[in-house]
Amino acid sequence: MQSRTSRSNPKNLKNPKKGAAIVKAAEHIFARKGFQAATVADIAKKAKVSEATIYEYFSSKEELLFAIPAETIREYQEKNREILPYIPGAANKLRFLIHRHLVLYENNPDYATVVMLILKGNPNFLKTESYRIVQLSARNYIEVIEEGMKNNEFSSDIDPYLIRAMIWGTIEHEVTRKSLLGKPEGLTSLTDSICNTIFAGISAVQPAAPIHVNVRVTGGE
Amino acid sequence: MQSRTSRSNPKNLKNPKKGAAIVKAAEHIFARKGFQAATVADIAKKAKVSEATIYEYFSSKEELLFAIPAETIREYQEKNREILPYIPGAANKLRFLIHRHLVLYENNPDYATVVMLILKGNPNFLKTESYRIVQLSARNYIEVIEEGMKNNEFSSDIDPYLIRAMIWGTIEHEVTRKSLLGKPEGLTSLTDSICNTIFAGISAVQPAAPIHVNVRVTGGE
Amino acid sequence: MQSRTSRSNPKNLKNPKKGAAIVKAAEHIFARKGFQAATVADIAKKAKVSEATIYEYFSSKEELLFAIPAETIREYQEKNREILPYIPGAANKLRFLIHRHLVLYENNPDYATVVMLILKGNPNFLKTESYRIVQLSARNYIEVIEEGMKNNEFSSDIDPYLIRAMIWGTIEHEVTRKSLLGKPEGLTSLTDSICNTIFAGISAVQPAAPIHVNVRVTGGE
Amino acid sequence: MQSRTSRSNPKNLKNPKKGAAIVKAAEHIFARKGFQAATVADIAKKAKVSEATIYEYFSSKEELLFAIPAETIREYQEKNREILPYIPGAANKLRFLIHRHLVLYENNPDYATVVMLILKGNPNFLKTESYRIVQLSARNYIEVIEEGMKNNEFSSDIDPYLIRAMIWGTIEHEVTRKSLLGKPEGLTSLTDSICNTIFAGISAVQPAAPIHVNVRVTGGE
DNA sequence: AATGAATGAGATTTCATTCAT
DNA sequence: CATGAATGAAATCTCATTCAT
Repeated sequence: MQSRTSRSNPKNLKNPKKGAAIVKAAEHIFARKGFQAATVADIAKKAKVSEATIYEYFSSKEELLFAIPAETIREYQEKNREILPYIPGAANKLRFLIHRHLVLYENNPDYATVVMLILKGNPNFLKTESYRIVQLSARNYIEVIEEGMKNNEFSSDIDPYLIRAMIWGTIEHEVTRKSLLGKPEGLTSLTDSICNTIFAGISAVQPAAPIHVNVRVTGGE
Repeated sequence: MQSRTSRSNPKNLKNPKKGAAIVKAAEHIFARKGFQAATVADIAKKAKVSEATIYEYFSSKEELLFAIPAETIREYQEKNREILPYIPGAANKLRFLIHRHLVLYENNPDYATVVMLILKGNPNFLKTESYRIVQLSARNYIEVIEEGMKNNEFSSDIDPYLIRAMIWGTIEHEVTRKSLLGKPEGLTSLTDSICNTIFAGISAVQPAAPIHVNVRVTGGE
Repeated sequence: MQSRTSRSNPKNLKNPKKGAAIVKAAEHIFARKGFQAATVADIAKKAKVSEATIYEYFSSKEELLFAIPAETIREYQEKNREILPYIPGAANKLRFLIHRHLVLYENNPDYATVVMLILKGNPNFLKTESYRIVQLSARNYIEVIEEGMKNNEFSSDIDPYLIRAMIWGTIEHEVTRKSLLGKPEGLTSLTDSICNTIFAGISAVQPAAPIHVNVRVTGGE
Repeated sequence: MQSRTSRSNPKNLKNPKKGAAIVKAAEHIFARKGFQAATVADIAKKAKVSEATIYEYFSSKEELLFAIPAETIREYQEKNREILPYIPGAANKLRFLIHRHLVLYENNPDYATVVMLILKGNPNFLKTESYRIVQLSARNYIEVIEEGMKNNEFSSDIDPYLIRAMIWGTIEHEVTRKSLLGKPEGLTSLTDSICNTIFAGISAVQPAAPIHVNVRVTGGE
């Protein structure tokens, strides 16, 4: 409704440090209790501020939820865009993206839990600025895959969108499993397996065994 | 000594028809509003029963949520176990499982939405009988993949669990996208693309067309 | 927002007795504490129901406030319309209306306080069904005054709306004073004074003594 | 030992201009939103000061409310006392008071709204210095009416307090109507009608029709 | 003198759930 | 078996107010 000057723009964080602390506390609490079960009081206590202060910084509990990925995802995407050009070859680039993706979640387990168990199921997240960055990040994948198709690293009759869906689906599946069940222990170690499978498929006709040489030399005397 | 059997065991549905109607109504409402925003009153109205009646059949709102997949998943799994033996070859079996998986969600969009957006994020779902059946269904995949490894349809150095994770991840990713964004239009049509990629990988050097060099040097007699 | 069947129509009082008890309690509390300072908890306690029950009957605190005059004003107006035809003469009718008006407030001091100190200042009250009845009641006055103008009981160059405003203003002024200051002790006893003044004015040249005959008999010489 | 004079005595306005601006802003906001719905933040924004500054000038929101009539009512009353002696006749004086009363509200519609819809219903207002001046102003009326009774302009059997109540009630009724409904358009134009009715009543037997018969009988011869 | 920032203190309102009929 | 009615139990969010700078 009508809001005070000081309260009208939650982005105008008076004290960014405090804002970040609140977000961190929220991440922690949400990851453990889920969105509904977590109370603003819980978060306030964890962040060592009053509940009212939280509402000075975020206009609602849901906005606070959506603030969790904002910074993380931005940094992640920026760094990706920065490094990507220096990596030669589409396959290498793809491997890089997958690795970064897994590192992101492995290094931030609370973040991973919040994203996988809470944010992914919230349709309102789609209206979020953070989601827009997720889309940019998805775009990276498409560009890399298309690059690979152009330069003949990848087959030209694949669908980049499906490939990306498979990679993301795999990653999210594993991260979700880890959030819920604690397995697998390490996420980044999946990079190679995922890449290998995506690159080579699972069929037994190994690309490595193509050379059938039957030499029968029947000699002279 | 509980006064009423029905109170103690909500599964002893007095009137299974009505129980099913409630579950169906819940599926509909949960899919549209989400778990929290949906009220028991909403569901009661949709099911044309009183709120109190819902509690005769289900002991809590969450139990009602967990009842949604129960019947569906059981039928699904039973039918899978029934048909699977008649399908020759691991690749064919795998294709069958993926297709069935996608059909399940394509034919039940509300169910799909509830599972993808609500159940997947609820850790309590893991304690559920329905989840146990999900695990059985997952077991199918493993068995089929291992069968393929044994009979040399699939490479012997793959990790069946990772392969399954990739397949499920892909499917869930697409189903979730469809629940949230309405895209892709059809799910079952993904079967072939997924299978092809999983089987053959994406590398340009097709495993099917490697270098077949057949040199037969036949000497003179 | 979306409401349960049982909660959708607050007029469908499940238990009219209880509804009335809540209204009575609200009248009592509002009269003593004012609208804001009164809490729904106060009212619930006084009415011996839970706060939630109040919200089963009335959708908001303000709706509860507006429910206070509803029954009272309706009865009042109905009885007026019923009796009015039996009273001969516009002046008598007017006196009757004024008396009834004062009796209403005198017999219901809490009601009077709520109306004078709370409802009168609430613009939303104007949108209320009760207010519509207030308007009907106001209409009575106009009709009676116009009747008096027609049959020459009242001067034909008065403005019925102003007269009504004067009468209501006077009554409300006195009732408000009584609510705030406890004075005057009795309200109904004002009937005659008000009527007399309205009828005859305050000028010293009494209308009742119009014939001034000055006979001066001056004798001869 | 209070640290700051200004804290202890909010009347010691550091900057009277700013104090007045705050009061004006408050009048504006309160008139539009009502007391509760208006926030100190709203007022601060309108007055272009910070919320904290408002508390430098007024110790509470309610004190700020009560400050609204203070200056206005004082000026009003002083001017009345000043002019009154120069007006000949009680009826003329009364007409003057009524006219001034109406002018006050007509020229200050926000003020009128605040007084009629907010202050009148607030029992705490009675403890206010402003209210004391209102009482003085009321005293004027009594004095004038009693003067009229003494010098036979007014009937000697009227009750001055009732007459004043009628006049004030009428005025307040009309001003309230204007605040709420926007009607009547002009207030001051009511002066004559009110005076006429109060002076002459509404009965058809006009006091203006007395029969002055001067009979002079002159004796014979 | 002025204010940005922080918060204490509640109040309304919502529902899941219970129970008597 | 079904349900109308009642409520316990919170949780979010709002603001007036304070205080350190």
